[in-house]
Amino acid sequence: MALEYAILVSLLEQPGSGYELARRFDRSIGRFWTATHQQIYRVLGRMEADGWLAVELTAQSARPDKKIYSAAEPGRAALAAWLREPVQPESVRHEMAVRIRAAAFDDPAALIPEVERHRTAHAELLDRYLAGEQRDFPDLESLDVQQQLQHVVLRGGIEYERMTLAWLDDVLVTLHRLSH
Amino acid sequence: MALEYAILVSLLEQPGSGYELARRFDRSIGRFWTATHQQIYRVLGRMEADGWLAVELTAQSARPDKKIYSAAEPGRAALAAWLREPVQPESVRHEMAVRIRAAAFDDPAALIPEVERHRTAHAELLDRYLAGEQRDFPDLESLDVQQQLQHVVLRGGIEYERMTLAWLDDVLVTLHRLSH
DNA sequence: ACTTGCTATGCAACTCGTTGCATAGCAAGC
DNA sequence: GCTTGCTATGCAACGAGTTGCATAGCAAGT
Repeated sequence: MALEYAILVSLLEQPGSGYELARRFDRSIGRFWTATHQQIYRVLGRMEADGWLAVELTAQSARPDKKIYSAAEPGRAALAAWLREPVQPESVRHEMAVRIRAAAFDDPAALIPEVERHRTAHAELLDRYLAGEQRDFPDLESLDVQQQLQHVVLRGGIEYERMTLAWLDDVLVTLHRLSH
Repeated sequence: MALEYAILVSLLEQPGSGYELARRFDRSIGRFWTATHQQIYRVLGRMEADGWLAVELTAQSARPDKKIYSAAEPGRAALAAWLREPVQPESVRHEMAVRIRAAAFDDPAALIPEVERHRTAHAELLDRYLAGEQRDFPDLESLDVQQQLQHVVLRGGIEYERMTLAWLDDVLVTLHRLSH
């Protein structure tokens, strides 16, 4: 399971509460790892019990206490050990690919609106990546180690979106051709 | 859940037993949807109970009976209905991206062997895709609807692997630079 | 002779992940 | 005044997916 490690990375980059982590997983981290707030709270509890995290309670007027988590030494050690483990092959789940093959047994044209909506979503994501790159990495000559690694991951996201957009155009051409 | 629909597509393309389906999910279908034989048997049982599948029992000497499944009309109708549902945003899990950002808090050079192994695996997958394309689609001018849709999905897989290889090269250059 | 591997299905136990709901006050818009 | 939305955490129930094991004979390699 890699959610623990995704959380550790996020807390090493910047300590925060469960709620803040959940928002990060909806934004930057969510680009390569998604999780609901439920899962995050549960895993945070387990990691705290295992001594991977340090917690600082912040009392707030008229609100539940805010628990600010940060990575403790055993957590950092666990992360270093994980980095040396072999990467297991990703388990692929490409719903759009299943739908395209499914279209052969229905009307291929019926799929076009969904593919177009999908394309729009990916185009918007690419725009957000490019805007984020401008904002977070304005001067590529003066990046520290952490930023350089963040940037190479972001470049991967950008190339993935470009590739996906080109493929979805290919899919749309194919579907239109089949609808004569 | 899309495993039902991935199974339906596979059975519409070619009826088969649970065991055969499991092997297909390790090969061609596995390129965009993975599942263990356990999950396949369980979901097949549910689909059969729901009347989505037709079953033909084949007695075999000295082996358990082979159950040959094929898609029944209610299954086909369910697939058509699913095709018209909105695609929900994919839940992304890119372990390598988490590892790369994690490397900032450890030794970036320690990650290089794993990235190289990962790169080799993707290069082999690309080779298999290209060989499969030659084998299954030798004459691109004479493909029926089903083959054209299978081919556009395969083209997506090929482009994904090419993009991934280029990105992993970028990652390796970055990691080597950080290890001076 | 012995092990390994393939065909073929399935149970049991577990972990991972999602969905629905609950609390609770504050701020902003209508 | 009323709804909507945000901050902040969490329980309970469910569904998805994995891991380990079991059966059982046949074929092929060592």
